[in-house]
Amino acid sequence: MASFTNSRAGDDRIGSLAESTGCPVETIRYYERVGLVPPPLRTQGGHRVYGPEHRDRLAFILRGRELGFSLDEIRELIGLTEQGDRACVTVEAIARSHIGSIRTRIARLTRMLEALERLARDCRRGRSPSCPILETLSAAQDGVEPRPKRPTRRAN
Amino acid sequence: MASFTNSRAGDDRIGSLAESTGCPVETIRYYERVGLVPPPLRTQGGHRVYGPEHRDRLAFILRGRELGFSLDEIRELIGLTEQGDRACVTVEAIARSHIGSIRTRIARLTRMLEALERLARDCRRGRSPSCPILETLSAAQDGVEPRPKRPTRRAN
DNA sequence: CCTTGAATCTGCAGCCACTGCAGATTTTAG
DNA sequence: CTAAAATCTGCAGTGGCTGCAGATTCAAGG
Repeated sequence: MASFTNSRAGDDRIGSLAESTGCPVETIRYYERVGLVPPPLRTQGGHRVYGPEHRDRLAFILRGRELGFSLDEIRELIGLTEQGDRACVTVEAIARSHIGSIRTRIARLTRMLEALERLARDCRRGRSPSCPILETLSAAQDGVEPRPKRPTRRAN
Repeated sequence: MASFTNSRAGDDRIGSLAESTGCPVETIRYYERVGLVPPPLRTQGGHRVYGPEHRDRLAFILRGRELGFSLDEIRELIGLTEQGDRACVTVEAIARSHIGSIRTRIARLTRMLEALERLARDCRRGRSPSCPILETLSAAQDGVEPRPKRPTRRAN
């Protein structure tokens, strides 16, 4: 039940903000530390008191995370919201580049998945004399093709 | 050209091992530090000298990583190879659980991708008065459903 | 033999996005 | 007023590397 307190209505302690947004308390504090959520007011004892603006900001961050944006990308998006809305082009650029990286990750995972499923199927059939998975991992094939000077790094 | 040295043939310094396997030098040392690659012999000056057994072990690890196994899983798989091959069932269990987690990750990424593509499409069409991506992120929907006591954590 | 430059050594800090803990303090319910 | 719950700060740890500084060693050329 909403009881009356001496704070304004809609103000939250960190616990209730956490509960209602689904974001852990520690993470909220972390977002404040890294400058994504502005520092809220405090009680005399030092407890944080959040207003609607904080709640909105946190929600923004969480939705961004759900879409897979990094905290840096989210920071950038926040910046754009704050400086007028003609930045749609920039936003789209960020989104498109993010889409690209998601596609890459999916492709990579799909390759892994296919390889593993093949191996697991062979396991099940018992076609191999010993374990085909270990065989594959131990197989003395030629090494991977040598790495280029600038090592190609890929996100897993 | 293979020139003769006073080391046994097939022995490698860390640099040539790195080049031929495609695994960065620092990563090889890291694998040694965490106990995945056994400590090699050393020259009098302290430089590492690798034999074929190290090369094989490293290759095993790299193939495992290509299949997306964690270093802990790889450690476990190494343990299994070392204690006879009747462990195929265990191997399959590890692989299957890994397959599950890959499927989950793909599903999650696919959801993100679809949502983002929809938004980016709207951007392009210019259907919205302001930027639909920022709109979505800022939208004052109801909060996420409250988190359960034991917070559901998901790998991104 | 000596010099030079490349390779390697150790140790430690940083990356991302949190997560968890200890120990102190504040708030709230009864 | 007390006891329990919530919150505070600060710091360390996660995984899997990656990068740097500064010292040392190695291999080739003169």
